[in-house]
Amino acid sequence: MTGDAGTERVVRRGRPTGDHVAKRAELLKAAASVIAQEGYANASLRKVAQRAGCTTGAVTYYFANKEELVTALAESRFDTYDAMLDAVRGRVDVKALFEQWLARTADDPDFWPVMSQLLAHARYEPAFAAFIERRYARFRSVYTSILESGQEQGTVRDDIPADLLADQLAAMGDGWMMMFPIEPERFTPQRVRPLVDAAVALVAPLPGTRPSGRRA
Amino acid sequence: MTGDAGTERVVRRGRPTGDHVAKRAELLKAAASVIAQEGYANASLRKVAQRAGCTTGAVTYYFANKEELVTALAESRFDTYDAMLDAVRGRVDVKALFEQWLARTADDPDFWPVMSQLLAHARYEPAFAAFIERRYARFRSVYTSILESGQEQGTVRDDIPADLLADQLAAMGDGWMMMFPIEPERFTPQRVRPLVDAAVALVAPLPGTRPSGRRA
Amino acid sequence: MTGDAGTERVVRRGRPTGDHVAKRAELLKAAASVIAQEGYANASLRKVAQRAGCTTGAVTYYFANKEELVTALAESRFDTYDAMLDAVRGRVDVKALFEQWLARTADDPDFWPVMSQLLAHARYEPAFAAFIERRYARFRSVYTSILESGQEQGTVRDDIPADLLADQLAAMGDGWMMMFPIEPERFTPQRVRPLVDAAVALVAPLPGTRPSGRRA
Amino acid sequence: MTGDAGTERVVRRGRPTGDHVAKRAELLKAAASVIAQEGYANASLRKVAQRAGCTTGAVTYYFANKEELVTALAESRFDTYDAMLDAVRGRVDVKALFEQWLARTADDPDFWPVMSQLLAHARYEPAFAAFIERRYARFRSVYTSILESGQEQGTVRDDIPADLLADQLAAMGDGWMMMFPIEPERFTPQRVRPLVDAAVALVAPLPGTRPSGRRA
DNA sequence: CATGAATGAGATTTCATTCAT
DNA sequence: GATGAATGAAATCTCATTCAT
Repeated sequence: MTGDAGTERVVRRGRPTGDHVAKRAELLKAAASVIAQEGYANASLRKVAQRAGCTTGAVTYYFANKEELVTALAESRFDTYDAMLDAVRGRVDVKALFEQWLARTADDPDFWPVMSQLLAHARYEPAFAAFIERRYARFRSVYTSILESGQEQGTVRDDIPADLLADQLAAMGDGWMMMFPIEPERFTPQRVRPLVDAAVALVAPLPGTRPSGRRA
Repeated sequence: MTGDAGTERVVRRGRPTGDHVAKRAELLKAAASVIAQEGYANASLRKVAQRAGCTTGAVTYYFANKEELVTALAESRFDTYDAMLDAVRGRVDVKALFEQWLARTADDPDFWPVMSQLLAHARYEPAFAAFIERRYARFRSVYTSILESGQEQGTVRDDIPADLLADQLAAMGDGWMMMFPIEPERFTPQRVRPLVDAAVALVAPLPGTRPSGRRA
Repeated sequence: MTGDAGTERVVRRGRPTGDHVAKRAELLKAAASVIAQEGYANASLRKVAQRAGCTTGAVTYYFANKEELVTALAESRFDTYDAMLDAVRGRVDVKALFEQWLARTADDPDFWPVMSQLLAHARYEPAFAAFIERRYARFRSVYTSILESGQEQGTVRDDIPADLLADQLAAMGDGWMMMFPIEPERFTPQRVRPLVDAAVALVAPLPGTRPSGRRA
Repeated sequence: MTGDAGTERVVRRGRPTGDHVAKRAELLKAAASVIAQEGYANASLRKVAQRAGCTTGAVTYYFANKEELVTALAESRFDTYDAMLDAVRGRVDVKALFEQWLARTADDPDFWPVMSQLLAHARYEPAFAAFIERRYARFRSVYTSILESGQEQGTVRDDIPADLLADQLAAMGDGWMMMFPIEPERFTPQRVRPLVDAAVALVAPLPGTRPSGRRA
């Protein structure tokens, strides 16, 4: 979480850290914008500073180094994603899950492009890989529990274990995330709707099977 | 450093019996290895040269610039993938498709990591994006025709149009490709088998439906 | 080498009381000196940095790139030349014009060599050509107006239109500028005086003509 | 002269050196074309080889190094100019002198641009400067003798020593040569004619003076 | 003879980082 | 606390030159 970094810093007496936190958030937004537009490999602290309208000194003042900036960015993104999952966790609804995904795209068109850039580099950023793995495992467990509930209620096919289904759906999401920036025209709302419907159909209960049955 | 290389081996100038094509292939292999190990963002011509045991000058002798090197690499990778698809195109067999995918991994563990790095940067490499789009469309059309044949033969569910199914499977493949380098332990053979089986089950014909029917 | 510089003087990082404008001027001076001594084709940012006693990084901090540096240099030179022309514009005196030219040489022996190098490359520096053309047109118009006034006052021959005379004098100036660095011994003060006198004689009124007459 | 280099080489027994000489001439033509189009500073042996349709090896085979190539180019250009002067040396005709100049432009539009690039760099090419100085002195002496004859015949003003007049005319020629590539639109035939006429007028005998008189 | 592969130095440029002010 | 000047390393690319074939 971004908060951790804040507690590691020297605690400023009395004065609210609001400014500090706000400035960091501002820089993270600039960083996301740069990564989305130019790609991770072409992103630099200079460009982030320029986009945020401040000097390079400011960036390295608020973030010890590039790694910290990128990690903080990833953290904030995963926090957003977490919050999004919380919203659907209670409802046992696969379709709602996908629609949350799409809602993110509408809110912030950079969200998935940035995520995919961060993920692509996760492996090569040591401070990064472990943390992403941990977060990802959580997502999958949320997916799994939603699908499990669905199986119990008979709204999800139960011939495939929920954790494998979760893996499949997560992979599909990752695949879309990856291709969306490359072929945006394949992901217009009217093309996405049938894709979502098809995904829902894939995990729907099989017609001939008894809805009451758990996977044998 | 090129200096180091000089002390390690006899410096050979002049004109060896150069096989232009072979040397290019050698350099592409080195480039793939660097990208797989260090990531696209950290790959440099220097490192490629070092890995290939030559100077950066030699690299730029064979490839006018970095872009050309990377594009040639992408092309060779897509050619490999194409050949792989040709092998399964005739056989109407979804499982074989997945298994080809896995076979690639066994042959050349760098194959999918490199592919995912290239894809992640496709958007930001203008010379690249169009070409990848074209190739990708071909893959999907092969997937689609395999699935269509499967639907005709009753071995693939026909409640979802073949092109949408193809999109789903392609996205799943992309998602795995992306996560494989990050969490390799999730993709051990014993974990992959059930994943493949589950994917095959997802597209299997629905039990209650008449196998003869085409999608209405 | 930057390393040498490091051992010669204390390495100063951080933020000195920098005067941006002054530092740029300093670098421009260094650039002029390098160009005068080594020629445009052999001038490099490295050499400029060395001459200015800083690293190439510092140079590119003050000038985005080589083109910007060279253009700024040309601009400052043309500004100097402009100021010089302003000093003679009011006085209707062809001889004073030439003498200003010589004064520049005495002030700054690099002035004309640098100018000629810049001009020689103007054509091949796109950011440059247009700007030089514009400035040059101004010079010729100043020459023309001086000569026109001279013709009105009867101190300049009026059988040749002032603008053609201006062109001739400008070309002579350019020719001298070009040859001065190549054969400096032909441009010693004692050789230059008769040259100037001869040039003045060339544009002097023709003896037999009525001084009152304008060109017909 | 280019011939000198040919005699320095090992004399090939029996076989005519025509090929060798022709190949060198071909490369010189390519070099001239590259310099005219890209400027001296951007010219490289590679580009020369490319333009000549051969390999870099060929260039360095026919010319020991870059300096030799450039010097040979300058020599051939000055030879051409010499031949041109020979054509007017006999005729005591200032106008013919200028028209030869223009004829060169029509024959080979690159002639003066290349000359000006070579001259601009003469100073910084040690093997070059002395040789250009020598050649230039010859040109001026030809000019001087033409003007002297003109003074004797009363077709050239004799209030200014012929050698100074020659210097002025040479400088004007250099100035035009320098500006021609930069502002070609100022040197269209219809603009050049009045310029030439004006130059002729400048050196014409003064109206009131006795044509018989030599300079006092 | 002539080629063209390869070198090694150097040019331009970018960049994360440092640190005096 | 915050800035921005400056560094130094590295990256891409260009180039004249060398030399085995």
